[in-house]
Amino acid sequence: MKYNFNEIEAKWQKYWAENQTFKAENKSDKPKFYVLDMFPYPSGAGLHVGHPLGYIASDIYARYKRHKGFNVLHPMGYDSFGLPAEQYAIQTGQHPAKTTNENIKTYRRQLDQIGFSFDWSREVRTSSSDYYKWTQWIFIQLFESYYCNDANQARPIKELTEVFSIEGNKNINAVADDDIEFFTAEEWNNYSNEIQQGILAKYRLTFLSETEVNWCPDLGTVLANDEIVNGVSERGGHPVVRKKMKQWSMRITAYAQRLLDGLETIDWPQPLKDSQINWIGRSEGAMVGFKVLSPALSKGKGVRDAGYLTGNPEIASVLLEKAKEMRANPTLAESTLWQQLKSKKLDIKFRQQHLIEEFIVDFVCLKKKLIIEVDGKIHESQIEKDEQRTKKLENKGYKVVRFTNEEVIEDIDAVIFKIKNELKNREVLPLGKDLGWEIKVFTTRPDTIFGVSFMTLAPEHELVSEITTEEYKKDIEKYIDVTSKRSERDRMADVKTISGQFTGAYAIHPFNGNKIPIWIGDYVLASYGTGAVMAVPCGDQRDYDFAKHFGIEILNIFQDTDISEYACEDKSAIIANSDFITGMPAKKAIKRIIYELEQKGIGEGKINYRLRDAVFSRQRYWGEPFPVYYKDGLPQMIDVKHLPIELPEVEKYLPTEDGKPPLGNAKIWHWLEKDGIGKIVSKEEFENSSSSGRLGGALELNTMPGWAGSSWYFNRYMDAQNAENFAGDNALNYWRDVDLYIGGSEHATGHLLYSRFWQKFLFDKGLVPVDEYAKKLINQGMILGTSAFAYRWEFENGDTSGKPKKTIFVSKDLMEKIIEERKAVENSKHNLDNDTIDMLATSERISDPKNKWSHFTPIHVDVSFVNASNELDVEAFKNWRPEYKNAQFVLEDGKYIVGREVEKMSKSKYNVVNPDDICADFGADTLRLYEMFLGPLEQAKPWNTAGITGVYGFMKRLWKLYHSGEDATFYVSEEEAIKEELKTLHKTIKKVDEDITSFSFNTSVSSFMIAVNELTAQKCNKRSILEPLAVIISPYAPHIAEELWSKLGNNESISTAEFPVFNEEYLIESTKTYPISFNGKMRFTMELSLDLSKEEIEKAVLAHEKTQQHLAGRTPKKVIVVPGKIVNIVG
RNA sequence: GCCUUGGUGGCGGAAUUGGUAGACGCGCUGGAUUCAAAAUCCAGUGAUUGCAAGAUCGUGUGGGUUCGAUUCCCACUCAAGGUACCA
Repeated sequence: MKYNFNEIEAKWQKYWAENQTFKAENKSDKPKFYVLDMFPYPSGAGLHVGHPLGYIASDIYARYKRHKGFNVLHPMGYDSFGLPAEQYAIQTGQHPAKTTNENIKTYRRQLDQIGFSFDWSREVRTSSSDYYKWTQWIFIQLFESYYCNDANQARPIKELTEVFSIEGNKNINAVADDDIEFFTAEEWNNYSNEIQQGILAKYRLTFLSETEVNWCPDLGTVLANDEIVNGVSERGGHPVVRKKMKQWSMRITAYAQRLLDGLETIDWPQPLKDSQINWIGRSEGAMVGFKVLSPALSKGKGVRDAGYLTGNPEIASVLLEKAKEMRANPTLAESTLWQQLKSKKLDIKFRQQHLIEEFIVDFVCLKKKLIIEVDGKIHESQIEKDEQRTKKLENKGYKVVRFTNEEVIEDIDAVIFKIKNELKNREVLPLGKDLGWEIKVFTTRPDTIFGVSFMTLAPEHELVSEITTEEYKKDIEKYIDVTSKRSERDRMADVKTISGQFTGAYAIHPFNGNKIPIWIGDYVLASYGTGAVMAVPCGDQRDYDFAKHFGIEILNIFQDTDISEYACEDKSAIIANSDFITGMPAKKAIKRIIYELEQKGIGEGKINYRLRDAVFSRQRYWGEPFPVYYKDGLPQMIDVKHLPIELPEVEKYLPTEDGKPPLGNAKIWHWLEKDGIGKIVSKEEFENSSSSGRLGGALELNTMPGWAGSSWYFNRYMDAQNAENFAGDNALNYWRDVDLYIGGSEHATGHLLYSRFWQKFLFDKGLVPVDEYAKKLINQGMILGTSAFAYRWEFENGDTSGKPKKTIFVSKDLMEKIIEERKAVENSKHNLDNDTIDMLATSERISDPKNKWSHFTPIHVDVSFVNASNELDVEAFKNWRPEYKNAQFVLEDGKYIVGREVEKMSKSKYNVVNPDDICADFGADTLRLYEMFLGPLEQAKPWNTAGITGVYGFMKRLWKLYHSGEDATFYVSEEEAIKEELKTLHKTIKKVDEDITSFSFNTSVSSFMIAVNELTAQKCNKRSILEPLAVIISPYAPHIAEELWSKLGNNESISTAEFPVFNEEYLIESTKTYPISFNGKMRFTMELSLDLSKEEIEKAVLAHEKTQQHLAGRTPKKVIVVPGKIVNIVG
């Protein structure tokens, strides 16, 4: 009987479907195992051979786990919202739902045909309202939550409003927008709803905000950072510009640290983890404020205004002397009070006789900006002076509290009580808010602060226009104009050019009071950190280059370090010339500087992340609608009981003429709710309804991005039919998480980051049992196409005949030969006569020597016209395109040979291989086996259909093993197996077991081949061998395995069979063929008993005649014997 | 630039803790079968050299450790992927 794969495969696919063989139960005595594939976007093109690679691997694993006694969940679904369906709808007017459904049908047919063991009863589609109902629900949960830093988790927003109404927000430690201002309970309670909502939006985990977004005019939508490649859209390569828009955002930044920490707990590929780490971009350092000298004064006229916190640098030295003196000779009252204040006795640092501007104050707490003055007997004249002084200090944001000597001496407790109270009630506004300008910078090297010799702001920095002096205004404007015209792309491509412009303004160094020129430069990015840097030329190469270019001073603050050529970015260098940190290594200096900054209240240790909040709005039709309507311009969540909010019908899928998203075309898109009954109505109906007790308004016009639905689908599979919950508790607690997740690495910073974020959020809310949803992840490599090329001869200038040009294709080797000959002619040009040189001079080839194809243009040829020996089916090619109809072909040996190149599989490269064809020609089992046989799962590899015959031949030999009866009918013998046969079987069991556990499926395919080759040679037809063989092969080639299994007399599916157990006994050998090597080189082998001792082996080997031959009379210096491995003779 | 992964025959790729480099398959060569082809089966196939037995070289390059290195260490180089004036 012939191996009729078509019949067998159809039969078993039908059987599995009818018997629901792979349906998983949410309850079992067996241990659970969840194998997940990244669900596909059902594109119109269908599957090509690259798509199923990961599915085959996961299917093998899932089937293997079933054999091993696990309750396996192996689901599949569709990520069915997305751009292509919408683009297609725009072009054809077809509803995206329709084309999506058709595409899904194709996908399903193709998937079924490969024989996957999916539990289709759990299928999910992100575009189905049963599913996106819960996507909307999760969105609402995010809206109703904020991130509490103290609890380090998401908490209900209700908690916030409760606290606000009792004590304002001063004690709230939550992740929020940067521009949060403090307010009291009273203020909060008096705010209008609008203001309250505005404030809450700064805390919510999803919030509406005016953000600068990547706007793609050609696609009419906003794109996420990871949807942009090299400054153009990933899809279609359209230009992208920055634009401000009101958008929903997700506060993923709240989870930055946990997303980072979580990576350590999961078994994911290192490169993938690295790109997430990179993307999150944590850097530790400090935030430092630099005060700006006011422009009017920084030109050198007059005195400095708002300056540095402590002393005015110009008179500081004089004052410091005086302060010292005063510290040494305190009055009784002063020393009494100091005893109570010093050493953080009140839990906060006070300084005595401290310089503030031109004053010396008695005591000051810099953090709270509280000054304590102790006065002697007050004279009239003093009062006026003191008042002036107080006023001035208060202008700087200080509060001055005065005590008399008597008060201090007589009742120190009362004084301390009063001070404590002052401290408690004092709220210090962030520095610089009302004190003139301050430039905040983030630096990872605060230890190099004494090396700062200039500052650079991004041209877009908000302070640029404020601080620029008259003198430099024109230059600055010109510079900004020039840089804004350069696209992001230009700026990125051109990193070598140094450009910048001085603003005319200066900042003051927070420690030494030096004047620091402020520049702007486009090497500083507005979007990272604070958009400003403190430039340390000696410690940062970019700053160094900038300083050199503009002749700015370069200070050296490293001990014994030469910085005449390059900056020193080495953290091990010892700090020098840096006041109190001189002599310290970087690590220590950083700590000290941060401490000082915090003491002075001018900076703090800070962890900065590159990760930005994720924009969540898309101006598309084919996506999840938001469960949101607007009332008085404020977004309102629709009560969850009304979900889903289904996509409305529109006439056109394009944006509206006034630039609104496609949903702006919907006629019926207003929310109307009354007495708890809600519906979507037209604008007219809404406006005509009575407004009493009415809720509602215009619905949100944006839709959710592609990653919304894919961020939680793995949880839905656990309980896909649940109508009450996104998944039931029992199911969630039973399946918990994915044990094995297989998918492409291209999702590293998109789906795989967002889904982790949502999972952590759901975990915080107690909705899922684990905060990392996939324990192990494997990236399957891409299968590349092998493109084929025909080489078209290009006519040269000399062709003046005027006749229509002929199309001539030259076979590959001939073409190469021609090129080589021409090269040879050229290279020996000096030996040629004038006529030949003239002829060559007119040829194109010479004018373009770089391009070796300049005579020939490679044309992509459909790979289906080419056979395994790279021979082109000329007739098929001629009929392919009208322009090739009359083409001529220059052949070699009567054949046209094409060139080959490995490229990404793509329609436009005509190198796509369809799995349907493979299944029809060789069968699904062969396809599965071959895809695994190609190479390691995680590696990218080219597809070459030619090799499939080897696997197909193997399948036929496997079939034959079971069909050793007359006329090749099915026959197995019940005889007992002999040792050799058992050995073959058991070493295969062992190998396959190990291979599956380590995901090296390619090597198990070879061990199957070896096993079948050996058993064929042994003429083995024994049941005791062939039955277990069918089981171990069944995860890979399930159809043939089922067929053989049933022929062996089993009534149940082979998937219920137990995986055979490896028995060491059958592999035990009594002898070993020892390689005998001389000086490490193997010369011959010798069969010896494994029972022999080292000495006996050595003796036997030395006695061998070949040994004597090789030694040629010499005595070996040393003989290394590793029993069971090798013998090496040295000498 | 940085991070990651990798470099083995004509090709895809094997090779436990360092222990016979090139498993398995493709391709190629020769043979059997056939009127012929397909299919199938058998033999050979890293390079150089030799009639042969054999010898020499050989895992990107150069060095090192070792009785012995594709495997470990150092330096370099090339390729692929990620990322980027990230302060």
